Order: sequence, then C-alpha cells, then structure tokens
Amino acid sequence: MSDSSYAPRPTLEDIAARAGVSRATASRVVNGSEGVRAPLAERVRQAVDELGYVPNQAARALVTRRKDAVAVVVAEPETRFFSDPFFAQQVRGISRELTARDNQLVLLLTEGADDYERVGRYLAGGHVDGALIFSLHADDTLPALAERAGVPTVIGGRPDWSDGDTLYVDCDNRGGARDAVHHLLGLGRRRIGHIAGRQDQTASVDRLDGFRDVAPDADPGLIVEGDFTPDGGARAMAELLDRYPDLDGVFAASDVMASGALRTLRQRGRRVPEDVAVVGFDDIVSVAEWTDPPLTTIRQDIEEMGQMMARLLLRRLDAAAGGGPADDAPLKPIVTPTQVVVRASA
Amino acid sequence: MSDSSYAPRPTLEDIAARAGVSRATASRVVNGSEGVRAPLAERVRQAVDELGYVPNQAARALVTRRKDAVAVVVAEPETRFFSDPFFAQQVRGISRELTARDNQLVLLLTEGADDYERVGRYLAGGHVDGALIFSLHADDTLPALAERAGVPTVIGGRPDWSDGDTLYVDCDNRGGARDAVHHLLGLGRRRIGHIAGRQDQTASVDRLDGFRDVAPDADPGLIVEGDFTPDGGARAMAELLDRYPDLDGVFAASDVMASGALRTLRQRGRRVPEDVAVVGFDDIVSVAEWTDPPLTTIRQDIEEMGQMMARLLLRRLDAAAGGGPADDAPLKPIVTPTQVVVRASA
DNA sequence: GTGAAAGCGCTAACAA
DNA sequence: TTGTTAGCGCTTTCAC
Repeated sequence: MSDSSYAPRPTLEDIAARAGVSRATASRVVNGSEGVRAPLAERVRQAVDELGYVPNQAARALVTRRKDAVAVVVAEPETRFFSDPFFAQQVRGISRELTARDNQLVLLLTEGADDYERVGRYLAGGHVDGALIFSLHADDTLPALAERAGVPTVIGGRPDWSDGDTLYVDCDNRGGARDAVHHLLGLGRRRIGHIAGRQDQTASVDRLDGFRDVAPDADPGLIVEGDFTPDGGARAMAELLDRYPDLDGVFAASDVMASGALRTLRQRGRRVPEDVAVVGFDDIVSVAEWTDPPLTTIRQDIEEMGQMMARLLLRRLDAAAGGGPADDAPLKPIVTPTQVVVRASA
Repeated sequence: MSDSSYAPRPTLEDIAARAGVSRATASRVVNGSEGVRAPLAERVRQAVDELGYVPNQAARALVTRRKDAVAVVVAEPETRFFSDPFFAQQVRGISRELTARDNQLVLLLTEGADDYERVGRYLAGGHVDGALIFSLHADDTLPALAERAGVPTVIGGRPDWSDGDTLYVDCDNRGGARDAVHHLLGLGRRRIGHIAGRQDQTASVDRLDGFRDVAPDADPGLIVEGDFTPDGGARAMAELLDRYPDLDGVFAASDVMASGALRTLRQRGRRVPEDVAVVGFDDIVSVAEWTDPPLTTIRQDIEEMGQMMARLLLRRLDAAAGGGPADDAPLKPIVTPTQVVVRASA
C-alpha cells in the first residue's frame, strides 16, 4: 500500500479556484442547492471530478450539526448474540436502510456495564445523530443513558417500561405464540408444553403470555424455562418429558431452543412429529431448515424489523430537524406481524 | 424520550470560562498535555465534571486530522456471512481492540459491486483513519479501492495477490489442513476424502494444498468442492460415498460443511467415527459442539484474529503519524497457528 | 506555564 | 444568481 495518503485532499477552496467561482457557489453545487446557473454549475462539477474532491465530513458536521451517522448499540452481557444469527440479520436490515439514506452505521458493542460509561461518552460526544439500541435485558440502563446523552433513540424489542414517548420495533410475540399453540391444537395435540425463554426479556414474557392465552389452564409444570441456548432447550425438554410422559406437543420460544429439544426427543426415541410435535419461534433459517426434522416455526421478519428501526429513527430525526420529507406516518412504536411456517416438525 | 437534546452541549470555551483559564489551557488539560500547574488543571477538571463536557469530535478532527475511527468493510455478495458466525466473532475481536484504544468501529456492509462506489466515496471522505477489509473472493476490488482512497488498510485473510506491502491477518490454513489429515491418518484411516471450499478463496486453496501436502497421491476424485454451506457439504459427502464406498475418513474445509457431511453419513447409515471419521475446520463452537456426534476440528482463534487485525492497523497508523508508542514489532502480515480440537467425530 | 491568535474546511446569513 | 463574511469548536504555534 503506497503512501498515496500523503497527497493532500483538495478542499472546496481548491475546486472553487479551479472553477473560477467563490467557495459559496462551489458549496451550493456540491450540496445540490437550487439556483446556480447551469454553466457555472457545470464548471464546478468538472472541477470536482478532475480533482477528485470529496467534502470533508468533519468540517461539514461542525457547522451543520448533522453527522449522518447512527450508532447501533448492542448490550451483550452474554454471548448469546454471537451464537444467534438474529442480530446479524437485524444489522443487515439496518445497514440497508441507513445506506439508502446515506447514513453511516457506527457499531458500539458492549461487553458489560463497564462499557456503558464509554458508550455514554460517545453518544454525548455528538458523533452520531441518533442511536438504535438492542437492550436484551430488563434491567438494562442503556436506553436511559442514551436519553441522558440527549440522543434520539429507537429500541429493538419492546422495552419493559411503558412510556408513551419511547420508540421501539418488535414483532407480535404474543400473537405469534398464540398461533403456535393453535397450530399444535389443530394437529390434535392435547398435552402441550412450553419451553419459555428467560423471563427478564419481554419477548419471552410475551410469548409465554401468548401460550397462556390459548392454554389458560395448562399445568404450571408444562412451562419450563430455557435460556435461549440449544442446551437449555434440551434440558427443558428432558424435564417436560419426565413430568409428562404423555406429552404430545411442544412450543419452544426460540428455534435455537427447539433444536435442543429435538435432540432430546431423538435421544429418548420419540418420533417428531408423530409422537411429539414441535414448534419453534423466530424462523432463523440456518437453524430451522437444518434441524432433523426441519422445524415448523413462527416467522418474524428480522431483517425487515431492522430496516424499520432505522427508518423510524431517521424519521424522528427529520421531524426534529423540522419538516423533512412529508411527515405522513405518526412517530410511534411498530409491532410487526408474525407468520406460521410449516415444515416437518409439527 | 424528552427533548433534552435541546440543551446545548458545553464547549471548551464554557469550561475555560468556568475554570477561569484560557481555552488553550483547558484544551491542554482535557488532552492530558504535560505542563499545566496542578491547581489550574484541577479547576479545569472540575469544570469538565460539573458541566458534563465532552469534546466535539468534529471540531477536533478538523484540526488534528485524526478521526479515531476505523471502518470495517465487508464484501458480502453471498449471504454466507450471515449464516456463518465467523464474521460476528471476528468483529467482536476487532471491537475489543478498537475500544481499548478508544477508536470507533464504523461498519460498512456491501451487498455487491454496486455499493463499492459508495464505500470508496466514504473512505475517501476522510471519515476514518483506516480500514479493515474482509474480501472473501479473489476478484474483489475492495482492497484496490481503499488503496486509491489513500486509506491504510489491513485485510482479513490472505489476499490472492502478493505484494510486499499488503498487510493481512490469516490463520495457518495450510498447516491446519495438514494436521487434520495427519490426525485422520493417525487414527488408521487410509481412504481419506476432502470436501474443499470454493477455490476462489485463498483459505480454500490453502486448505486443499495442505491436504495434498500430506496425501500427495490421493485420487483426484477424493477431492470434491463444496460451497461452505451445510447443503454443499451434504452433497459433496454423498458424491464421495458414491465414488468410494470404502471411504473411512473425511476432512471438510469448514465446520459448516462438515455438519452437512455428518447428516449425509447418518442418512446413509454410516457410523461416525467408527465407519467414517470426520474432521472439520474453524471450530465454530455453536456448530462443532452441536453436531451429532460433536465435531473434531481445526481451531483457529477467530476472535483473536480480529483483534490482531485491529492492532496491526492501529500500529500502522501510529507509524504513519510518526513514532507512536515504541515501534517494536515490524509491520508485516500475521499468520496465526491452528490447533486440533478432538471431540467425537474423529 | 499560560494566553492570544490563527486557522482546520465547511455552510449560511447577508450583501451586492 | 453570486460573492463576502462570519463563525462552528477545537488545537497549536508563538509570544509573554
């Protein structure tokens, strides 16, 4: 890599000189403002091309206060995040949307509360216009921190507090869970267990609620808490089987846990779906299509949810900046629908 | 989220005023320069605390030309990236190192060559001090693009061209592959096949070379190309089995492909490892520990490799900035060792 | 050791 | 329509 880095980048001043106009005019052309006579504009554009001019973002940000950058903050006290493709998909959706609107994605990974101070400092430092926060656990202080830093925020997943102003995007966990159980019921299953997620995440709570909506008088013993890992799912399944030998259906709160459950079932010699039908949640394709048998599950469009988070935040920013492109839709949380995907396990 | 965003952030001027010093002195304290008398420094620090001052990065960058930010560019024409936890782990390593050195991680995802122009513009825009590039395929123009933008770069994985100046970090693919085959040989296996990766990636090429190093006169038919997906692995395995019914060992160029191979083996009623021993590559824990049986594989420390990429880049930047902290180690590509991890499949 | 002053490259009033 | 002129908030000589 040769040190072409030493060729000093041209400034607006340079291109103005070359085009024989003032810096202001050059700036107008570069920023696409109306009202520059065509021939002049053309000369400026040519100069830009010839010199390979690219605006210095720092200088621009200094005056406009717009950074055209959004932070994605991920609380990741556990390593779940890295075993679950969930996040990657969501980020991709976010990246898509941000890119389309010419915004940058700054990734802030935290490994624990120790890092929060750093994140707070960063957000307060005015590097970004807004933040997208994934706060996996109920007691998380990240959102509060962003608020304190005065950075507009959208949360991934329903937060556990209710506050009219908080913007978030989540899927219809409760409705999806209901569909899962209905599906099992429709298959004629009568003894249905639920492998729940840790109840410190609203998604887990909502899915459990959905289960209870449909099976209000299920034994409490039919509900076992997993931990969103395959192991957890496997253990929970074993417990369920020990307690209810006649179990004929299971709704697991995640595909990953369902994959663990499938494994236990196989080890115990239960056929799926003949003996026990299994429904997961998420539709993580790399998991659900690859279990044996492939998993029937509740699909949430993860990538789209990421996209929506970004879009919502950007709209919020536009609104704050006053106006922006036709403020039609209201600024409020988004809950996306889920969908039953039938494969072989139920 | 209340609009505390309207509270204007304090500037250096503000804290200088409050501390009763000049802006220059305040700046010195904030940046930890020597040579400010203790009592003054103390007053400044107090003002910083009281006002919650955080330096405006844009303003600072404008004069120092340091952005303290590094771009991570991922070429992702296929969606492999999202089914493979590989990347996430690498990013984590990068993030760790960057964070420790107070640098920011800007994520640039590309979905195809169309996006390259945007990335080029971004890099040239001087938003970042350097770039970490993951260029999965041989014909990728991303590295060239970064070079043109004059942005110091470190590549993830050995690039396919040789050029003394190019910095990269990779694991010892060839050596690891050799170890894999030796392990199989040590188990008494004599008919060993190789499920290779697409040969447009140097990692695949190197692993195949390693295989050939140890089994120089293996039938060409013993080498089948997969595509780094479970399906590809499954198909390749089927092909191998059809051609060589007496096959007793397989080295797959990735854990993900190995998992597919395992599936085929199970379907065909071959016991693993009794009938056919299988060795993977990568040691993606969420895959290797969860196959049935758990996978013996070649481990590369993915997270550490990410960390090394970041460290190498940062050192390169320091060097360019002249001096920096004790330039001991030379600036050259890094190849990390691999390690055999024995589980149950071989 | 500390302060005054000169910009970094850009945008946005305001004049012309 | 175009140019002139102030800064945005910070670092950094250069005097004192």
